Amino acid sequence: MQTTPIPIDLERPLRADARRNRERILEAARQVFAEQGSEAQIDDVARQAELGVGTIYRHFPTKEALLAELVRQKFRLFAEHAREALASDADPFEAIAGMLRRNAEHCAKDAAMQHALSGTGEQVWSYAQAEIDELNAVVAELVQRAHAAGAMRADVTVDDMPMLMCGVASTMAHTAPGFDWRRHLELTIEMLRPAQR
Amino acid sequence: MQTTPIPIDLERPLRADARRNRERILEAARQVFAEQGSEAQIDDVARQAELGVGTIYRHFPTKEALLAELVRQKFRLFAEHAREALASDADPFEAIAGMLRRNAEHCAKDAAMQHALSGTGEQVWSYAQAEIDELNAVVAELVQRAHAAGAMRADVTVDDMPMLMCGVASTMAHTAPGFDWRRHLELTIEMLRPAQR
Amino acid sequence: MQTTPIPIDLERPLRADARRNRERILEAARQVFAEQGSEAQIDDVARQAELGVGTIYRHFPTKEALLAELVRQKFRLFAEHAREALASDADPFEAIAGMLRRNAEHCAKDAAMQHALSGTGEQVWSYAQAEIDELNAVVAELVQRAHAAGAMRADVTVDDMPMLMCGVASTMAHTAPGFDWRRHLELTIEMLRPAQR
Amino acid sequence: MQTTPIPIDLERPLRADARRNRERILEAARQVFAEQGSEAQIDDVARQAELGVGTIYRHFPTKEALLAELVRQKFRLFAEHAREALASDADPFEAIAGMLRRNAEHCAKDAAMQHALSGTGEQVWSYAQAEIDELNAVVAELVQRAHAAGAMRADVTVDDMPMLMCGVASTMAHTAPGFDWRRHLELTIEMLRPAQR
DNA sequence: AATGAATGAGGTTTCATTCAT
DNA sequence: AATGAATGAAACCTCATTCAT
Repeated sequence: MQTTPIPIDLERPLRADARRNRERILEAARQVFAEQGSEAQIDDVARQAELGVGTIYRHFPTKEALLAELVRQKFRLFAEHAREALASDADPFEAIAGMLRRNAEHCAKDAAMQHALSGTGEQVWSYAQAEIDELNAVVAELVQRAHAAGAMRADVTVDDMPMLMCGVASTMAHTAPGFDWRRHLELTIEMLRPAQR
Repeated sequence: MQTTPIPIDLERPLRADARRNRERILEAARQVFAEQGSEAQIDDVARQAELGVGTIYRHFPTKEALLAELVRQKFRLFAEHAREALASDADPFEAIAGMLRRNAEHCAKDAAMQHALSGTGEQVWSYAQAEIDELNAVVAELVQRAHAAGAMRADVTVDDMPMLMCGVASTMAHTAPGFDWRRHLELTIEMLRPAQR
Repeated sequence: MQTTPIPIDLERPLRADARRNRERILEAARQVFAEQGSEAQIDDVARQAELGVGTIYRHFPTKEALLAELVRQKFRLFAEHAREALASDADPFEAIAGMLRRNAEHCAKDAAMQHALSGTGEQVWSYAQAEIDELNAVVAELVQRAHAAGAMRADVTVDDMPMLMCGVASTMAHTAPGFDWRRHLELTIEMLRPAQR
Repeated sequence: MQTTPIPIDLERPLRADARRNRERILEAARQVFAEQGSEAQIDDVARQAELGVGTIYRHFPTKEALLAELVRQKFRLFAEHAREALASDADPFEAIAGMLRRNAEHCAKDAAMQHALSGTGEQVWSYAQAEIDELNAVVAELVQRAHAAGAMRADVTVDDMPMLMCGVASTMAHTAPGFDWRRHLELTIEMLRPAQR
């Protein structure tokens, strides 16, 4: 069942062309923000989408809101992956690790969206609250299952996961020497393993 | 022994009043950036320092350079802490953990400087390269000592440290629910422990 | 037949209001620069045009570019005058003299545009290269005709004309006592007459 | 007999070191303005002179005044040349032509001082009024002599000379193709020849 | 007298957002 | 509904001039 998205726009059905434009905008935004970081200009997004700025503002009241929608979609996808992990019959720990890897891989493609995430994106998060809750709910089950199987460090909770993953994302945003997000992720996963007797 | 700072300004001795103003500027910058993030305006820094904008530009050719100096000082301090850790006779692992805690604590006071770090601060880093190298050199010794004592995960290297700590710093920059940098730090320290037999 | 303007702006058709504003900007710029010299501020131009600064920057990427367009228009007009002189059936020398007087008269109305011309306007000229070439082409015909008729000093060439006229323009820009551009112009015209046998 | 310079500074005798500094400043100003045009900064002049800005302001109340003094010196030199022309026993017309060539040659070395002259230098002129008067007085004699000998166009007056020469100077300031101040000067000298019967 | 640090009004330009077409 | 021109509040930075040392 679809959660009610909270802010931007009552999910009333859009006319076909409007829906198409909305997609174009989001796709363009993904590209442009990925290339130029979250400081890219709305005009650039418009140009990429081959639409007028006005059209963007019809769909998203604010640049912030556009960014937020991108984040929301990301979380929706993450929740999807989490659900698949829950459905799979893999080892409980590996289910989690696999999901984290898939999600991180997705983030990495969108590196500059990470700029938005792993930094100033303050309020952007609250826009996506519903999706985050949804994601957390599923992850909670995954964690619980792993704990029950003794397959995960006992003192780690669901709430730690977003924080840890944002840390990994922040590594993606850096180009400093020695920064390698895959390594950061693997170290993180190792840490999640149960402390041996 | 003082490290030779590399870039911005040949460390020619400044007139007494100039030196005092330089300090005021840095202090004001710390405050203002901490409050408003790295997007605060130079004018605000000037107002806070009770100096004209021109004075700031005399000391730092660019907003970027001002930020960079702040970062540089931070790294200098970190190196100091690392040296103290090396000098202490604590358990090799605890020496490292303690140093990380001290450094993190310092970062946290300067949260918005983290905005600079845990994000777009691209080139700011290169300004501080000398200090970073200095820091790394000391940390390398700490790590080596811990490895020798079998007190640290064998495959962790010095190069991992900045990456991991930036992750922690990114948590400081977030206000999302469940984000707690101290917890993030402790989990990160766990990552460094030797893999149990 | 209209010459193809080269630089600033692909002559794509502008929306009616945009075209109107473009005109307002140019008109305002003419006035303001005439009053205050080429150091007048863009803000003043905007105020005079009753438009926002941003609008000016949409039409002209730079103050320099705005100045340049003014110059370009001037040269276009000069070429027009030259063409009319060529078409007229006046005495070949008088055709030239008349054209010079018309052009000078026009410059004089725009005295501070002369500041731009008779001075630092370095690169502004290159923006208007196409128009200048056009002008020179027509003047070349006028000069050739006059030479053929023995009505003009033999060693004067087309290339001398801009230089001489800029000299006259520089007189317009001065307010020193004894400076009278009309007199400067007439002396110049006299000099162009054929050296008598 | 030395004319009393009017404005800047009562020509009270300066202490030896002060006089030396004054010279250094003027020399530095000549160089710097020649290189960078009259928009060079006072700080650059100071650096070139190896003096503090404050010292410059002790000698010249204003950037404008510094420029003005340079102009004044130039006119003093021109008057010198004019006096030499008067003293020479050359043909009356050639005496004038020769003087103009010498003066122009001097201007050309100081091209960017021409920016000051052949343009916005408005009030700079009045600072040098005394020297200009001095120059004009001598040139008046030269002209009178040439007129008496029928060697110069009858309707040309002393007052025309600065105007015409400024025109030539404006050519020096331009880099446009076809602009050649020596040619401009020769054509200008032609303007002065008596109208042929 | 000399110094050079400080000043701060003002200059150009950018860009999120509004609004006439 | 779509367009893109217009807006104008900032933002950053410069530089002639003043003034404490």
